[in-house]
Amino acid sequence: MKRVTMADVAERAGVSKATVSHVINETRFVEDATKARVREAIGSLGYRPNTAARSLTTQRTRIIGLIVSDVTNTFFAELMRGIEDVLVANGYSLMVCNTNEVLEREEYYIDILLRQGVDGIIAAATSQEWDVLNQAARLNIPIVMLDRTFDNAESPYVGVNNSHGAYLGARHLIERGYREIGILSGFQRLSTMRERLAGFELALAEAKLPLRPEWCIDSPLRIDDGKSAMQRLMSQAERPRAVFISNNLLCLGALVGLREMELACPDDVAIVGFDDHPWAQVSDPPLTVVRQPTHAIGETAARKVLRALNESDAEIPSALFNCQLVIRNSC
Amino acid sequence: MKRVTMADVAERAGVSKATVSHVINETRFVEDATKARVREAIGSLGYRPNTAARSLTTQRTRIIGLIVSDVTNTFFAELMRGIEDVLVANGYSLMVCNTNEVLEREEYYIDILLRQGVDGIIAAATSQEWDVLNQAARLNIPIVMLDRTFDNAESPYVGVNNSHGAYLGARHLIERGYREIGILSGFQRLSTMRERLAGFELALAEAKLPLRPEWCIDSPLRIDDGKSAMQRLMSQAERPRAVFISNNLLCLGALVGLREMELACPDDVAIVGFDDHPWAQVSDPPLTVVRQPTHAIGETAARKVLRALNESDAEIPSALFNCQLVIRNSC
DNA sequence: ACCATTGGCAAAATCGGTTGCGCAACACCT
DNA sequence: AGGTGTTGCGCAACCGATTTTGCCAATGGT
Repeated sequence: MKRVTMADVAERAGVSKATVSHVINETRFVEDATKARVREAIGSLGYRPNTAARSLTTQRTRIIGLIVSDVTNTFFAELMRGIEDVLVANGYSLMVCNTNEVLEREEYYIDILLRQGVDGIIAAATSQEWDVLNQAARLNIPIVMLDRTFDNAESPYVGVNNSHGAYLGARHLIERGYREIGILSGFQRLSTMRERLAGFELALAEAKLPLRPEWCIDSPLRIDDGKSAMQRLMSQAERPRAVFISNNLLCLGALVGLREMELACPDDVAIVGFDDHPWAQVSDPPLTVVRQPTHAIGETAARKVLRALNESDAEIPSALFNCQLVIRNSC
Repeated sequence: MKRVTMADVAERAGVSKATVSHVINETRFVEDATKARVREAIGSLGYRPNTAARSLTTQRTRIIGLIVSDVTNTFFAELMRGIEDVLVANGYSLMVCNTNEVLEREEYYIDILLRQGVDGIIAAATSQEWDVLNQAARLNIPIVMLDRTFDNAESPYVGVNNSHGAYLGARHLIERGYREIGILSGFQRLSTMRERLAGFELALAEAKLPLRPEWCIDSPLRIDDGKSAMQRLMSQAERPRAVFISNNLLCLGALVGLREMELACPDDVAIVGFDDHPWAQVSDPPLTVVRQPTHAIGETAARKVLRALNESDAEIPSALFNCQLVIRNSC
């Protein structure tokens, strides 16, 4: 079955390709009668414009690239949904790239996206240098940093006030009377994790509580890492009575680890996690967490790229959302 | 910053565009010296081929479309990762579409994908008529059905042996001594759900246990639906002592519902769910579930589209994986 | 020494759209 | 009647790659 092209439509409608194009895009006036003939031809031939050909001349693909570490993490999946919802409503499509927090993979994907000619990029970047994304910036492709950013980033950023979120979580533990508090602080390469650690430290400092270095455990962000980090923390001679956990996968892993050590939560250790999760309400125990408005964050990020696309000279500001403490029974 | 085109590279290397193209694609012999000059030019100019232009002539985009209901559901996210992993390894990209099980959205997306000129489509379709996907089939675009299929589908299907999986789950309940068993059977529009119900019924029939119609509850597949379905089930005068739940979101919802009614699992009702989930091991209680090999399913589906692409006349067979019963403490 | 191959590359057509330029037909005005 | 606008649309160049065709020079066979 041969593809139907614009020439076929033009011929059937007895007009030129130009007119067909103008009817489709409403880019200049066409008589109603002509318009109707063109539309009829389009319909009966089942014509579908070829996006590749179109973007060759327009230099725009109406595709936005999204870079995240792993959509298997519900947090990113929800961000993605937020983004997708506004993009689709505006006639854009999404190309998703999972980097697994591996730098090479991120660079590889950025290259792919640029070849693909995406109009914009939304990135929860794993790299902490501007170099990688810079390639895109040089090509005048708008970039929005999602969830994380870094010092010399030159693009708007959409995320939450991480330090305040962590502060809320830590203060909650303190208010509940815990004094010996540790933290699974995650991957300090990421701004997000650094900010959360900072907020946590602030809360402790305000309460004049010491942060013992051996109770502050860095690790990658997979479930297994959370498990081993928690077990390392809890197998010390003196162990904390409460732990703040900077990431949802770590938190899940920590729960698994505790279970394996036959330690009870919150009786042996209390927990406050970062990021809510549908399952957190039915876990054992139901988790007290700091929640981010994921869907809204995604929506906002998408709106910002679109805005950068439509008003090319506009200065796009960053957006910081607030976190919310969701109190359940883990402390 | 102007885009670097092939002509720029050709000029700098002192050759024709044709030669540049042939160096890049290795489509004909080029002298080593010439090749080197071209490569140097590509490198120093930072040339990146324009995918749109390329696919205009080749008629291939190296993009595969993926249609699922919602990546926020970890099950689909994992399928997606499996697919992405093999596609990326083969130089393909993925365009993801979330339909929310809404027919119009599915049709809309298929149209988008076809305009985009995707080379193939992997679909966990919500529609149960071949019509929609048929448009793609007519254009000779290979389709692989994922997770679900329907009677007159003309494309290969990759999924699990659902009825056997459900059979395993139900038989496990029976072996544990439960006699009054109900089922949250989900969305009977989907083949997957019908098959699971069938497997469940088979197990009951074998054990000569009756399936009471009022203990078999259909519903959509969101968390809230699971909650209300479970509550409807458990607020009957005579209620089952065990429930098989055909879907992970329903299962989560059911847990929430029980908690709200202050019913204990497994003491008041036992549960076996379908689909495993990282959180299922730390839920209260840890869930006994029928697990699907999600990542492998995704990988297989991707391989099948690629195969259909490369050997255009090959008959691609369907693939059925087996489920595995994961025993924890919910029954 | 001559013709036939072959090797290496350039020229130009092509893919399917978009868009600047300009033409023809008609209305309006003096 | 002739000039001036206006209206509706066609022509053809162009986007950036791929690919067919064909040219020229070098090589090989007799």
